[in-house]
Amino acid sequence: MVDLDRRVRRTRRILHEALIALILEKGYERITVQDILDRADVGRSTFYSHFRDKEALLVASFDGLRDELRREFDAMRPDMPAPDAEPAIAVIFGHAHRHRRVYQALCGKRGSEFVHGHLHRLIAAMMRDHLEPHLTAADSDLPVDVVAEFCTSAALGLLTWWIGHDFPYSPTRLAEMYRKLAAPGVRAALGRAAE
Amino acid sequence: MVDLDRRVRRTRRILHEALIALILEKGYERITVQDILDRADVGRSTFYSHFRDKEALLVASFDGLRDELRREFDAMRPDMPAPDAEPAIAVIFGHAHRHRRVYQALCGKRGSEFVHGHLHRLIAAMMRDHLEPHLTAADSDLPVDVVAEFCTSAALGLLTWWIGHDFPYSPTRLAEMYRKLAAPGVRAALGRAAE
DNA sequence: TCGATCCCGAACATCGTGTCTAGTATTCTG
DNA sequence: CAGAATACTAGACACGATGTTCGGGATCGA
Repeated sequence: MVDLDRRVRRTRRILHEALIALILEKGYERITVQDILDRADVGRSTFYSHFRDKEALLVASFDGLRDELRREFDAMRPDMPAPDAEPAIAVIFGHAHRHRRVYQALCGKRGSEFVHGHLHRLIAAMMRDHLEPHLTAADSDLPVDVVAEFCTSAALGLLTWWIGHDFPYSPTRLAEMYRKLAAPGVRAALGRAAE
Repeated sequence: MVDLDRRVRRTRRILHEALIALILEKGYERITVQDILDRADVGRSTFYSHFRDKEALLVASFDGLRDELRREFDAMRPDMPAPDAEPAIAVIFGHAHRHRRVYQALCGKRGSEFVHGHLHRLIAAMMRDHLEPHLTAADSDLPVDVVAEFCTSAALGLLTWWIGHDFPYSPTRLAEMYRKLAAPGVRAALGRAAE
């Protein structure tokens, strides 16, 4: 599976591109396998020899992005002092901006609930790990899960809004707005006065 | 349409109940019309004489809840002084708690993206209308849309998390947590120091 | 009891899915 | 270059779900 034939890689790439294009045109739900086949000019049996179904293709498309995002997280992980996880969120916004087209397809309004869910879980887990030590240290009365869910939903909400409105601000500006809105609440949850 | 036959009302009610039960069991997407028919013990043609398709039934189920929620909003609208819209969010949480089962089906993990979207739009519009005067008065550097989206996503995120975890806190406690997390940021956006 | 309205069951055409088979093109290897 | 291995193609197929239609039976109001 590692040393794939060049043809295989080409076919898969063509299928991914067809999927992205079609999602942008008519939304994931309304796409049929036949649509993908026609667009990619690939035979039916070829498709099913690569992917179990439409969703498997989506997952594969998403996996690439997700792994790249994870690597960017890990590269930054060691030094994230702020209690609000703004740097991490900034990474996501930057990543989304660099892959505008794909994000627009996968995470936009026409994307699938599946991708939203996975991205949500990914960020939420990261957020929880990050917040946990801070909150226990400060002996907060707010449960970690609630704070993490709050920050995650807010960040992802901004992200999808941003995507849906065609990226009206720069990634750093959006991250700054996120920080302005989220940080005071998180600090308050830590029991400290706002700086 | 207003003066419906008793039988008609009964049939529709049975269909709604079957839908809710089935969503809780296997999730909206995986339900087939035949499933609903079997569960409700209703004929195929009867179903299609009432609803265009599966989604129309879902919409009808959601509409009732939505109207009720809107009325509760309007009843409270006149006096909402706080810049954060915490009272309105508390109304939602209370409403969800009173209709646990239905919310669990429609807004939970097994619900449909459709309902999420509509609820999101509903809250976002409310939030925007509420925030607009405050933000322009304070001459904030944050756009209304961004702040509204932030608050809406955070509130809905907490809501679905809460539903998905079987309502671990009281509605008022959850609303209080929301306020603690959201209010400082909104106040900061208004340029005032946190109190 | 009559007529209107609603509901039922069954049949039907249509569409999308996923499988399979036989055959063609490309690449790798000796 | 010959032959094997590996991708891909085209088409047919069974299956399941959708939404429509129709004749007949049940239930209600007058």
